[in-house]
Amino acid sequence: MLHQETSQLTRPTAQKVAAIEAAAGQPQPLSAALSTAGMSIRYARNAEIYGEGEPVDNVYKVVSGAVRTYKLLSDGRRQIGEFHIAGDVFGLEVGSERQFTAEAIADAVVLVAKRSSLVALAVSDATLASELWTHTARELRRTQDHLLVLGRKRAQERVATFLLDMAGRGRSDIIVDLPMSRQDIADYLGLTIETVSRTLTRLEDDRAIEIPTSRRIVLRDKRALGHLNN
Amino acid sequence: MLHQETSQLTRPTAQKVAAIEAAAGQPQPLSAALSTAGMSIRYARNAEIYGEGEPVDNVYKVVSGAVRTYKLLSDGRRQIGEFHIAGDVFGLEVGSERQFTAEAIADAVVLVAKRSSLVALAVSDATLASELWTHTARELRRTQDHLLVLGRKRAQERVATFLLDMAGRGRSDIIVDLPMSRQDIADYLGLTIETVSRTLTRLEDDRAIEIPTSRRIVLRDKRALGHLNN
DNA sequence: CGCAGTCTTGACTGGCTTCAACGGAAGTGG
DNA sequence: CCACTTCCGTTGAAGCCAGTCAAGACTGCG
Repeated sequence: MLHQETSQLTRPTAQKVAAIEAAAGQPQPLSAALSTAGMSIRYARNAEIYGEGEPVDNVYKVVSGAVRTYKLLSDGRRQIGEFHIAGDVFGLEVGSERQFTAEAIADAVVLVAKRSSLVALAVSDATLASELWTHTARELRRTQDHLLVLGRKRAQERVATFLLDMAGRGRSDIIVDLPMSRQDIADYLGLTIETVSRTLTRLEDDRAIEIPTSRRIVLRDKRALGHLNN
Repeated sequence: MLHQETSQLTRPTAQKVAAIEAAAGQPQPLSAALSTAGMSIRYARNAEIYGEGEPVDNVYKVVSGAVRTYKLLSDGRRQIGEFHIAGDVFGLEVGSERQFTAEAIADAVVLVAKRSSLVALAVSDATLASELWTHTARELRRTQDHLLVLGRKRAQERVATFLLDMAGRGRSDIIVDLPMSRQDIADYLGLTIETVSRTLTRLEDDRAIEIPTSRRIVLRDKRALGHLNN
């Protein structure tokens, strides 16, 4: 794995902050705290943001670009736990050690705040405290849903679930622009790159999707996909 | 699925409460709150404790017996998310709807408390508040570890991981007494019952474990299992 | 003792992986 | 701006791990 870490620190401008909050729908204590207390850092594609086993210092929010978190087995098999896109908070952990490695998928700008600052703020701000818990709970829910995907779904169902999920997170719910490679998708879905590719082709042949470019998927028949999604 | 729900309500005796706290190692706010505020309920084997989609009212703690939580696909495929044994708190969710169904694996006694009571207590008890968050975070970590198992490990590795995990939770770290059936293990590990059975036989043939009875596994060579665990 | 549920084992199948080759897009340097 | 290189994605062929189907053994309970 290649870690070409070129980072560049800047104070977030008021303009940026406003844009972020607009993107989040409404100003929230956690987002607000990150925007106020945080620095903005830029990571190059494939740069490591933090590594598994490292101490947990910071909490992050994606401003632009995308981030993957993953675990490795000793022989190199990789399981991606989550993809984080613009607006997502990630790296919020309760323990002292990182459970995942986080890397930028594409060039990414993230806001960074010290976890200790957030926790300190939470003492006097009950809303923030509850939001920290809620964020962890939401992450748990997503992970639990993913368990079902990895444990019991077939390749087609996994890909369909993935596409519908991505559609629900992007700006359009029909056109999905994928920031990640086929290999990333494979490692997220517990498949191989070949199976992901073949499955997408198959879904296109079945008129469920269109693939104008490899990184863009148009959901042509969401009902069919939803049926696969169970 | 059979739901023979025979439940019996009783006030927890001081004796019981003390025993539970002793089992937990040390008195903790969450446990204490459950013990104080909670009722004790008995569920028969296979009885449903709560169902997916139901409103979240209660939080539970296993006194004796064991509990499984799971999701179903429309065609009956089942993914077990977690097994809960004596001392475990379960059913603590942040949202309004249950994400899993919970059932007693064997006859089980659980303490029950209203979530609203706990949350109310947490307002004035910062330790409890932090413990609620920590509990969710710990559950998240276990689920993330399980993701790697389901996404990237082979049958042998899955079973080895499972056995080592169970050994770490029981009273003996060598003798594992399984409260659950092979089918439950299969649905937890994303395998079939036949594969679980065959894999256990294989591990016994390889002198890594012994199977004196089908529900008791003796870990004979933890290093070998650990190697499979990666 | 008989029955039902659970577990094991065998034979075969199949879905996904592995191995391999190729085509195309994107980035780089001359 | 084009040739070169590298990365990425697709497709094909073959193999294998786990699933499916089936039968039988074991266990506990009425």
